[in-house]
Amino acid sequence: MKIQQPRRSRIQNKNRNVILDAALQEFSARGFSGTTIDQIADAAGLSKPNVLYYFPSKEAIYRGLLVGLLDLWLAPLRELDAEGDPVEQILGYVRRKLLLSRDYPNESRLFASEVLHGAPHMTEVLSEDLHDLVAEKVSIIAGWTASGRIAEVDPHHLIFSIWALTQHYADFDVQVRAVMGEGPDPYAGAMIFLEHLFRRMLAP
Amino acid sequence: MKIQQPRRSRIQNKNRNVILDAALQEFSARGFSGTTIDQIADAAGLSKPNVLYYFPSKEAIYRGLLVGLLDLWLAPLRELDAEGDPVEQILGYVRRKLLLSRDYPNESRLFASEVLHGAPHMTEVLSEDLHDLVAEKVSIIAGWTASGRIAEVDPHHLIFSIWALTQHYADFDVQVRAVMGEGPDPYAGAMIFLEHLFRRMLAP
DNA sequence: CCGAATATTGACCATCTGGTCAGGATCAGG
DNA sequence: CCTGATCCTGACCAGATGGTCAATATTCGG
Repeated sequence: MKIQQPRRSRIQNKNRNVILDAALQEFSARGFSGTTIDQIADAAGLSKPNVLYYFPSKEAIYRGLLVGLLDLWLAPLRELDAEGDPVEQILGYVRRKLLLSRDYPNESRLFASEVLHGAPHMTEVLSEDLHDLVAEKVSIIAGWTASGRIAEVDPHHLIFSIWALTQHYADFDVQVRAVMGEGPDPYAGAMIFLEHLFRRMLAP
Repeated sequence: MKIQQPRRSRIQNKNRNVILDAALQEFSARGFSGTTIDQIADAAGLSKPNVLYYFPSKEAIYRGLLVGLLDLWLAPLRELDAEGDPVEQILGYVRRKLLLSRDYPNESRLFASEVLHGAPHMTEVLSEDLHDLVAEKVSIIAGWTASGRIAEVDPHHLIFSIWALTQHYADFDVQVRAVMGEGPDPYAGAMIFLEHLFRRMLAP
């Protein structure tokens, strides 16, 4: 059964995307409640009623953003391959996730803000899609620890550590910059640090 | 030179604290913009005008919270002692920070939310107090790596990793619970995991 | 126990904000 | 080039929200 997809004209597609881009910028900077439809409209170069012509409500824009970005967000974990070399697979995941934080910091902050406030718009997604995906990858990692190919670590906490360590640089960007002062891009140093960390931690 | 401290009656002290407690609960759950003075007043068991009798504005409550909690938040890092055993000192810091996340999750989320949205109310605190404190501890750790007492890791990223790994469990609590399902307290497993991680990473 | 200082409140106000609507502009197909 | 569908807008509305104020209640020192 196919879900009814509304036909969209060229102009509709363009403007919907313009709005979503603007909304991402505003929501990620100020949060859901801190953002007004007027701000989104301004950032998108449209009038407020026009924005509401494309989306029925502010909440609809927000939800549209979240679901539209979910695949992007989960893709790096999906690629984790049971057949590959364990350490390289995990390091590859770390690398992909760190690059995602570097290249999509607004998306990172959007999800962070949502989860931080209890994920009121994604509870089902978290406990279904994310839960299942993680469960699948956890069993792969558990296989690796059981066979002694990597050190004995709790797979759940291993995954949490990858999320925490990589997203930190995007989510708490201002803090990182305030502490390190004006200097080179933190991501280069971060990658070196994380490679050292995970190689050491995972060595059998 | 002493800053003029207003004399506070017993009742003032009590109600100011009641308000700050209620505000912490509300702000940490819904963010600054998502929280109304009425919600704070209700949670505090006071009327809205009465809340505004003790604090001149919603923003004043928020700032009062942040500055009041700053010491609590930085205390674990302050205790890091150049004279102690390096690995034990760092592990001690990790432990204290993890317990702080477990016992003060609302405080953690309050700071996380503030930093996430660009720290509009704490920029100077970040780039002065926090920057200086971290700089001091970074030089201690740099001494340890230079003398070969711990592995060569970038001290800044080491501190970031401690922040990220410990605060993750408080800040993204719903996600952690959604992924792990109903089970035992995640903090026990987290402490075991983090001890393994940091011992391995830091071994000379 | 009294009067002054301190607390508390209901009523109120100005502004902001999400959302609506009727009508006008623009576009696409015939 | 005509017509219907799509797109866009100014004006508007209702409710929420931060904050004020005059008046009342309570507390506290003497």
